[in-house]
Amino acid sequence: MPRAGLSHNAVVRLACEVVDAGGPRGFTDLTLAKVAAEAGVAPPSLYKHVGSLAALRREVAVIAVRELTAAGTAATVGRAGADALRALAHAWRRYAVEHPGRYAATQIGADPDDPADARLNEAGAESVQVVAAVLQGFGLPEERLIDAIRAARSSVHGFVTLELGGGFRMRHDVDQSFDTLVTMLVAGIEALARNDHESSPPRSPR
Amino acid sequence: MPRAGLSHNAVVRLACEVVDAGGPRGFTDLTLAKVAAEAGVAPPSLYKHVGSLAALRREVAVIAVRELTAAGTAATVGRAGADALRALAHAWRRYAVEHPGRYAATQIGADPDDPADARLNEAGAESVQVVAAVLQGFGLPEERLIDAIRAARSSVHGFVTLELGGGFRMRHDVDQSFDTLVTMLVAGIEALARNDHESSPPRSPR
DNA sequence: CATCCTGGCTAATGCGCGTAGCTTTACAGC
DNA sequence: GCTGTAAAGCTACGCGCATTAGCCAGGATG
Repeated sequence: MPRAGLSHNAVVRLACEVVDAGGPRGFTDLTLAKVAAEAGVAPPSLYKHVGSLAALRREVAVIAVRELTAAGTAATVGRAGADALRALAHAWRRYAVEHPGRYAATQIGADPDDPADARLNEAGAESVQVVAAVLQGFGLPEERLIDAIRAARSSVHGFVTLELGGGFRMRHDVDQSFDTLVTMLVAGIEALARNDHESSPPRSPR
Repeated sequence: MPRAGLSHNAVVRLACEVVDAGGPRGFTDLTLAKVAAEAGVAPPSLYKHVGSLAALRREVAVIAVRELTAAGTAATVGRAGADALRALAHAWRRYAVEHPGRYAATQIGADPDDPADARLNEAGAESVQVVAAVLQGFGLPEERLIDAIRAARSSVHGFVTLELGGGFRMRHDVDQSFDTLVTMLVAGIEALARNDHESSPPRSPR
């Protein structure tokens, strides 16, 4: 009986491959049976390396979120302001398009209070931190920063989700649509920074 | 042996209730067993009224998409331009927040070529048509209209998806963030209508 | 009254997760 | 080199769910 020589990390790596191979549905369709088949091992054997399917999913999610964060930071080093935001948005989408399954993994909802989700929560916070850092450069008032972060995440995430889900049916260049979205986003955040500097204390909405 | 008096529509209605009862995960967690329990019937009996779980899901999705469309049209009657877009966005989000499970159902990807998805495809097209109709009022150039539609859908869909998925952790008013997003969206589309006769937006680097 | 369709049922299959408990491998220590 | 032990595999099993097959009641229709 030859040993497969598995390990915790090896199993997680295989799971990532299975997820990648499954396209946008890859994460939802992730199954211990598939990972076991990939590893050339019987399904129960995986429990020697991983607590459960849910735990494995979490691991994959953590990896995916970290990769997404890394892609974002890599794309924004040495850039600032609109330039950085544009690069971040494109890097984000690029990752999602190249790894649809893993991107889907990042959509998993983590319970802020569940210790099992601690690493995932932390990874998520770091990911948002990248967006926050880029938006810092726009000189937004403190309380608008969060609105801006949410707007940026929403726009890009929504676009990518719809794109991957086949939501864009029209015969029209998707890249161009994304460019337009990013342009709108940048303009919107710049406007937010302008409009809100002046009427900051009294809060008079023009 | 008393009869339950089921019918195709009755089963679908029950499925909708199950989905509603399950919160944001309601659609994913939809199961024939639950519907059968709700109907007071053994699971296999459902097959007399419904082809499969997948088919039932599709039915629920069609209903959800149509309801979303109806909410959008109802909110925009008698309005135009920015006013209409704002109302549409808020109606969209309201539906999602009030029916998280059904909204999740609308995210299902329909195969444009699969005849089984025909009604779902049609419903989706009608839904997009509402957005298109509202954006017509902005006087955008023809080829920018699709970009604008995609941007609007992306922003709002992304926001509610993150909101429902617990993606907004900061202690900051979510309603206000959404207002800000909508304001940015409206401004962005107005800007698109104004300065977009001159040139296309710059292509993204890389 | 006989018939037949309809809508329920039970039984059984297949698949996936997860548990229990056995076996063998690889390595540490002697 | 020998042996003991923990780790890493296995098979067998139980559970829940979808789905198929085939049985049965019961009410409408002739």
